Amino acid sequence: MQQEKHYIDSIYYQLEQTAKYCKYLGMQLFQKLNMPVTLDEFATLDTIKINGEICQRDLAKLILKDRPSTGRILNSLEEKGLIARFADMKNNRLVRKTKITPVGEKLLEGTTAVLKEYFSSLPEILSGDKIQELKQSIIAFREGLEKEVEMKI
Amino acid sequence: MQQEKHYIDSIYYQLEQTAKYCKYLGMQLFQKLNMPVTLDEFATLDTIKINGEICQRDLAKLILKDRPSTGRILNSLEEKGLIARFADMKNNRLVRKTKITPVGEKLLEGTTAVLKEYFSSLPEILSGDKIQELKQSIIAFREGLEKEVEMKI
DNA sequence: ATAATATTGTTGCAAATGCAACACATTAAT
DNA sequence: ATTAATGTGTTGCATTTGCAACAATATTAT
Repeated sequence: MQQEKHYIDSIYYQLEQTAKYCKYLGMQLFQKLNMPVTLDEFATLDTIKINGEICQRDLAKLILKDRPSTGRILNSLEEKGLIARFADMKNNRLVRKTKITPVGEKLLEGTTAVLKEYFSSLPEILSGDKIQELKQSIIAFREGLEKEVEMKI
Repeated sequence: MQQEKHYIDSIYYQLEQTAKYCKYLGMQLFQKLNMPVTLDEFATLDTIKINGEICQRDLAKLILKDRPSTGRILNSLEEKGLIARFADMKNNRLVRKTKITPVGEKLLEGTTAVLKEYFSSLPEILSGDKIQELKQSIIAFREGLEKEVEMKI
């Protein structure tokens, strides 16, 4: 909403619409390939892999879902044997932490490889340099937004 | 998923997460100011204003919602007197077209002004030039994606 | 010491969402 | 001329989602 006359021309709306395509593309692929996890579960598993042993609420803040939804995703991942939950302390407080299992690691690697191959099979939308630049800008934009938005998670 | 090891570092996931902040920011504002329409309704009204008399399915393709959801939004906008619906022909076929009413125009202008003022009150996240560049890249990326994704609307 | 506040995770319910199926009309196929 | 296929909008339902409330515990205030 800089000099635009219309909200739908703003970067906020354009971002949302573009993200819908991304989500759609990913979910279609996960269904088509009959993946054993959903796209959300996969992203959560990836987040756990990167951030190590992490409590449920901190995870919720990373995947930007509320606590009940995060709990439900973890229930599903646990049932599938991809993560393990254990009690631990954080600031003198009892929390349920989460870590990825060997089975989970295996699935994460395999699925990541499949995704990477699929995306590289798509026609190149923007050049590698352009994509990197775009990604950096988006991350900067997001970090700016984070300061303005109260996410109440 | 170019050279990244992790999906959550990909532009696809980063776009989705950033869009969540945008949506959250907008919805919080609409609630705080007790707007007479929701953010989705506002965006739809804006789309109708720009695209003129348009049938329901074409509108659905623009706002990226399915036909039932689009119909529901239009019902609400119609009840509030912001749009009018009328029967018309398109390719020899009877369709319900939609146009914005004077009341709708007024509300659109007022709300757009409020939004613009609010967004300009935020601390500048990226410079104007950077934002323009980012927006152009996002639109280019989106147009590339559109060719790959079957949206079945 | 008691009460108020804060943190974490879960439960339950209400609202939103998506999707298949339907009704209706038009065009195309055999 | 029937049948099949396509396009449009609506209805109904099942799934998802978000949010408030709760239970349990720890910290802080009065």
